[in-house]
Amino acid sequence: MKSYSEFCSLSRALDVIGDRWTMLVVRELLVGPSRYSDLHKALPGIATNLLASRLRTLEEAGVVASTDAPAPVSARVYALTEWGQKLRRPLVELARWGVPLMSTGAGEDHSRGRWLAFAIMALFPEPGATQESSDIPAVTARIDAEGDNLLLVSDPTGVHASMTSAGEPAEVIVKGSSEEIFRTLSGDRTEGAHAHVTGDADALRRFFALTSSALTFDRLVDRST
Amino acid sequence: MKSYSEFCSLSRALDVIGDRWTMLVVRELLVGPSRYSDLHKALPGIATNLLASRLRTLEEAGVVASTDAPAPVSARVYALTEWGQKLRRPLVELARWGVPLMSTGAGEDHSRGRWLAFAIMALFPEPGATQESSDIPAVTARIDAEGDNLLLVSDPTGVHASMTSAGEPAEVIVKGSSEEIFRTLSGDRTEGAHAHVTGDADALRRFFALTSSALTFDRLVDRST
DNA sequence: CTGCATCCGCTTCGATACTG
DNA sequence: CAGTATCGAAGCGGATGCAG
Repeated sequence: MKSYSEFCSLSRALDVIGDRWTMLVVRELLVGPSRYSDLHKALPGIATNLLASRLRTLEEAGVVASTDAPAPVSARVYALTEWGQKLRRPLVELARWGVPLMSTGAGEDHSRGRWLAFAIMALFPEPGATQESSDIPAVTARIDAEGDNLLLVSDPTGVHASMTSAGEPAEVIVKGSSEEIFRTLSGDRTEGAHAHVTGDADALRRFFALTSSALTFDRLVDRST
Repeated sequence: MKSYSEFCSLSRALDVIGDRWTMLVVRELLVGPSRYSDLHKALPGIATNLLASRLRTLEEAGVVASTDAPAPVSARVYALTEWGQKLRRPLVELARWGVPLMSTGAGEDHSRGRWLAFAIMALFPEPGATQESSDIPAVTARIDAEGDNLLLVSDPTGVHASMTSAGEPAEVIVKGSSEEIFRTLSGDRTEGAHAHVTGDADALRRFFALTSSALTFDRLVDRST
């Protein structure tokens, strides 16, 4: 992208990550280091030359670093640098702003279970963001969506989600499509199919107290206001 | 821009504001409502048809609203909607991430005094972000740069900056180029010209305590780390 | 003068094909 | 698996025109 050539930190940030696809590449790497082919599968519609170009540019800028994995696997692994990791906050804030746009449902859009990890960061405060003694209940939940498995862990300081393995034990198991799970997590009480949620009574009580709290964060505002 | 067509709130946010120039248009409107020609002057290099197109798209999306000003002035005024105002946090976080990119100085880049308002939001915590009894001193400063006048107001809960008029009284007066003022505000102690700062001894002490605190927020990290 | 629309050369994107 | 090469389509940048 052509530089904006402005002495402004927002412009200069956009000079680095403002290109089409670039922030979504960073989103994928925020979930964890990935190989080229993993990134390509996780970004439906990106042209392969564009992905290569974006990774090269991000690496030159110091946002991404790639390493050749040891002998047996023989693959190049891309990961965020320390500076790149700091993009978590801005991107999560952008995602939080975009939460009202999710209310129209998935429609014909692509869907990935791993994207729910990002949705969870947007729906709830992140660990450390809240002071002690907030009303966030402590609970663990495994989320199974579109073939991906996520582990959600909450405590009074916030909520965290990360990729996990299929059999990971948790107090609550949540299964369904991304759309159903998002509707459940966001505490949506309107019509529409919800995820299938299992667990013992006390764990379920804490889990649904958590989902109800998503609405209290002034995020699901009507865009028309 | 072509939609990413992903069921992800970050993708959907970028479908709305991810186009080239769009976030910079929002940046200008975050400083305050503007007319078309003001926006065009504040965004050096934007093609006039692109600005018109971006404003139209933002209005259709519900981010911007335009109103015809009353009879005498006869001008269309563009302003952010309530939803659009909520972009302040994400864009300031992006600008904060980009602060290390400012250390190379202005060079040949365009410079505007009003952009310093955004830089100040990025350099310091915003009002309400910090708990009481932080070490932020209370001080008011008028910043005169590139023909723009800003009023900086700090108290223990954070720092705020907004456009103001040329003669606005303040405890401290800061004059210089954007680059010099940014260097002064960010507490940069390396070589380079600084802004010209005037005020009484106690006000100056509090002002420089403020600028020193900018360094403590883990923002001016070396990108190579 | 403000607020755009139109035209045109150039760059970037998207899709497919191909290679080490 | 991890990209590069190619080419038509779309978008951008700059200049200009023009209506209210």
